[in-house]
Amino acid sequence: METKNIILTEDCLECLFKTTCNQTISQEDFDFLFQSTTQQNYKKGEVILKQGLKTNNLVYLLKGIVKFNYEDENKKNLILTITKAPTLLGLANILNEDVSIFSIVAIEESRGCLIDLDKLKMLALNNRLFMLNILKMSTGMFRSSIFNFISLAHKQVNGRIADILINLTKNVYQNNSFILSISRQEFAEYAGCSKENVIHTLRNFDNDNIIKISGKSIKILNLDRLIKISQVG
Amino acid sequence: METKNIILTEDCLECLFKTTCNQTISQEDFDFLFQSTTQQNYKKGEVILKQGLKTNNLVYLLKGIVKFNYEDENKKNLILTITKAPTLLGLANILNEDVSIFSIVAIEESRGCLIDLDKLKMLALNNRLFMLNILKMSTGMFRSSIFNFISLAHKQVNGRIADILINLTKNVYQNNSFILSISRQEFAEYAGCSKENVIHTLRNFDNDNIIKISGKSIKILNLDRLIKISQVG
DNA sequence: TAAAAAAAATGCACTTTTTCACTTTTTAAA
DNA sequence: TTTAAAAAGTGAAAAAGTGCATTTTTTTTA
Repeated sequence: METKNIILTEDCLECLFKTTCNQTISQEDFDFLFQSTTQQNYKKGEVILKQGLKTNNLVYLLKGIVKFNYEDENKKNLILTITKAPTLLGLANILNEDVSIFSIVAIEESRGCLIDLDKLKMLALNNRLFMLNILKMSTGMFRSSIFNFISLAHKQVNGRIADILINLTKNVYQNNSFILSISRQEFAEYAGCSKENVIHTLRNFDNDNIIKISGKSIKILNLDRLIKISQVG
Repeated sequence: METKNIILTEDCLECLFKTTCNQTISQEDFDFLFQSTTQQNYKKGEVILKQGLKTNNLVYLLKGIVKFNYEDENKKNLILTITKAPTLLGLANILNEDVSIFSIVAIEESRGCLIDLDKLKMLALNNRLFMLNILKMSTGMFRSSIFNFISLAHKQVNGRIADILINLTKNVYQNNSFILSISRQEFAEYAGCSKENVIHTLRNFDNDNIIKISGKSIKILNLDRLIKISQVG
């Protein structure tokens, strides 16, 4: 049986190094960062980063699917986005020293690599290209979140739900058929509407042969029409 | 009469240098950046950065108020946010080489300082603290935009309009009384609802003595109730 | 400064969405 | 494996929001 360390190294060479920091970080710098990282498994529902708490690390998600969850003054949950591995979580907190403004919660069995924020910052200060890379990821994340924002803020429920289905198919599950990792209630928290509205709208899409639903299992039958619904709003 | 250059220098020492890059950029570096900047006046309605075009500069807004405007596939305009000087515009484009995803348009007589993006990048690469500062601004902007996003995506029109009024009072005009720089139609594009709904809601707030409206002139009479309306959504 | 154009306001019919009370189905636990 | 609890689903009434026609007011410009 291999030791834990060897598994870690392989994973990291495969993921963080190759995909995220590629070519901007030397092996020794990477090893420096790597020494302080620990891997962590998360069960469905487990909190990875908690809203309101100061965090000392980024989490490089190796495996799994997570939701960004904001809990408002009235304890109402709102899902900001759903995203899958591999991805770097906690970028928004990287320099603003105050607390995290939302929680990140696993909605599928996940595994993440905790990266010490202080060491990462130290490294970034000494490695311009690496820092540039992080800056790029940060602004890139901002840019992509704007479209999500536009959908939710300026479309009706049909269009919002269509957008969510498109995002799940194209980016999260990357498959026309998938088993939904969230409840109808959570879907409603994502779409910004009531759960009944989600149920009715999904049912309508099913009746119109745009999707086929059976419990948590969803199959996209007609992506083009979904895109059209998204466009008319 | 003073020369234009002297005026420029004074402005910049006052604004960009002191407020944004403070302590992270040397006088000579600043002068290097400054040599390539030009100042520009914008009339109400003039476009500062255009959606869909590649931009070669950031704009440091010295004076005025601007809207971030997104035009969708159906030519419908959506206002993402409204912000006032002094502020740095175009951060979202700083590293992602592709085109700007929204326009920035003056809604009041404004003045901006065009900063060459290549020179700024060169400078950032040679000055870690300066780059850190820009990274900080970028993530800070992202963080603050999330609350706007939450309001629009997950509240009803009452709450959204309350949020917009609160933002205008606290951050944009920084006064309980102000002359609105946007039309009811634009207000609707910001709130994500119909212009009739804006008119009715503002009228209701007026009837309830929460605000006093008279054309474009708005006075906030009861900020606490507005905050309460924002909270219940 | 008068005429034309644009913006604001109004009321109403219509559509969308929420809320609620309830039933059915699925999941978890004793 | 039965029971309890949670989630999903239903339909209808109430509330919220839109779109349109029309009038009034404000702004622009000739």
